[in-house]
Amino acid sequence: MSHIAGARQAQKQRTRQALLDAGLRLLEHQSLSSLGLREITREVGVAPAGFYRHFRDMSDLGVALVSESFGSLHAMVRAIRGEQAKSDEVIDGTVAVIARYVREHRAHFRFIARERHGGMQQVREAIAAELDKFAEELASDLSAQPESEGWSQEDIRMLAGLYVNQMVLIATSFLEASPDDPESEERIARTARRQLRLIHLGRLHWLDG
Amino acid sequence: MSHIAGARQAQKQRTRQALLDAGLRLLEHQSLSSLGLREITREVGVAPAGFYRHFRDMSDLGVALVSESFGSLHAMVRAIRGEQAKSDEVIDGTVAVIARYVREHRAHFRFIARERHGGMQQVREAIAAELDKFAEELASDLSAQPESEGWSQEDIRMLAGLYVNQMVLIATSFLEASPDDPESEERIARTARRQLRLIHLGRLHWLDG
DNA sequence: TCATCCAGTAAACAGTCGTTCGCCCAACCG
DNA sequence: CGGTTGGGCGAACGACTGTTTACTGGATGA
Repeated sequence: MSHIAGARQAQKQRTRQALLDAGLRLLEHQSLSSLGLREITREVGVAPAGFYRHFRDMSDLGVALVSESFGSLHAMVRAIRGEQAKSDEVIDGTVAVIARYVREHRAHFRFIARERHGGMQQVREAIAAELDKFAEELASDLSAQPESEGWSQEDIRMLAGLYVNQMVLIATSFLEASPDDPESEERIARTARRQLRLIHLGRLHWLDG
Repeated sequence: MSHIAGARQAQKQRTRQALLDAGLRLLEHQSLSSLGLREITREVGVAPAGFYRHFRDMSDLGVALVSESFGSLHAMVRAIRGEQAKSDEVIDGTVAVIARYVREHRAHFRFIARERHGGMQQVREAIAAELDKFAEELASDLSAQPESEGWSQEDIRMLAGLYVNQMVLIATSFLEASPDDPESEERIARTARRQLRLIHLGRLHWLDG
């Protein structure tokens, strides 16, 4: 196996992680395509040439950050799935979980929001692929619910996409709220709950006509 | 008046516009924060120092591009308002208008999508302000419709925000479709129409419970 | 007509950048 | 133990960056 770290590979992974952490930290106020290789190595305290021992270039590091970020996000999804109840409670719980995870993984979410439509193609594609996988998982969850009886696969996929986009949107709204203003956060949560409820109502009446 | 161009000011505005156009062209494959001042002046055929006769710095040019872009967008909104009919026709028309405007103003929409959460604060704020103004106008439109009877101002504003976000999302989806693939474009339009219809259904049943 | 203005210029400034090249030396394996 | 591996280093490379300076010359207005 390759992951049973000898003291050798362990140190390598430690500096690799340090590079990722420094990158994420520096990305708080700029975007990936304007972030310099030297900027990162300087922050870590490593010679510029050392960077190449871990990443081919900056977009390579960007793709690695995408994986890391979606680790957090999948943990969030599992937390949402965990709380099973009916409609209103699920919605309230969902918004609360999003708020909590954004608070605890601010840098990761900001990175995803910023680079989702950002300047580096490889990173954009990596994010799109992860979001797509996410929507697919959600779709299979949704199709198991009684509300989805009589729905076509395509419509379920459409609804899953709507939910995923909405959740990303809610998360980025929380990001834009001032970090230490619980009032603005509550205002955003209030709007987010209503929007999710409206979508839920639409779902319940999809097959009416 | 300042806008009755003498041959003097006319030429100034022409190179200013040339700088904006070159900027927008170069932003097709990168983001604003990685775009260099010299890159733009080189493209236009102007000395680097000349840039400062028109913009304080790159974020200043970015804000100007935001205004220019939302000129296109407001034209689009007027086109949507123009076509009045009921529910399904409105939705089909809306999606068609978005598709057309994205096709005709690709660079502007890509710029907005990319910089909405991008690296430069001033530009982000300018975009947020424009989108907010947009949502406010839409809210006042919505409140004049019979479907909004009995709705609180806050809920109407919530719905308007949902629509605006959805329209931006639809536009960026079109952007990501290959430019000359009418089939993928139709697939996206199909999904977009259903998502808007589901939201519309939710709207109709908002006051049920 | 003549003095004034000002968009655009050329040159130089002090930096920064990504990338390549040997080299070193501690961890590793037989 | 001795030979090999490979992460990290320091230095140098050419190219590029944003910004300031003093200037030119055509449009401008009295």
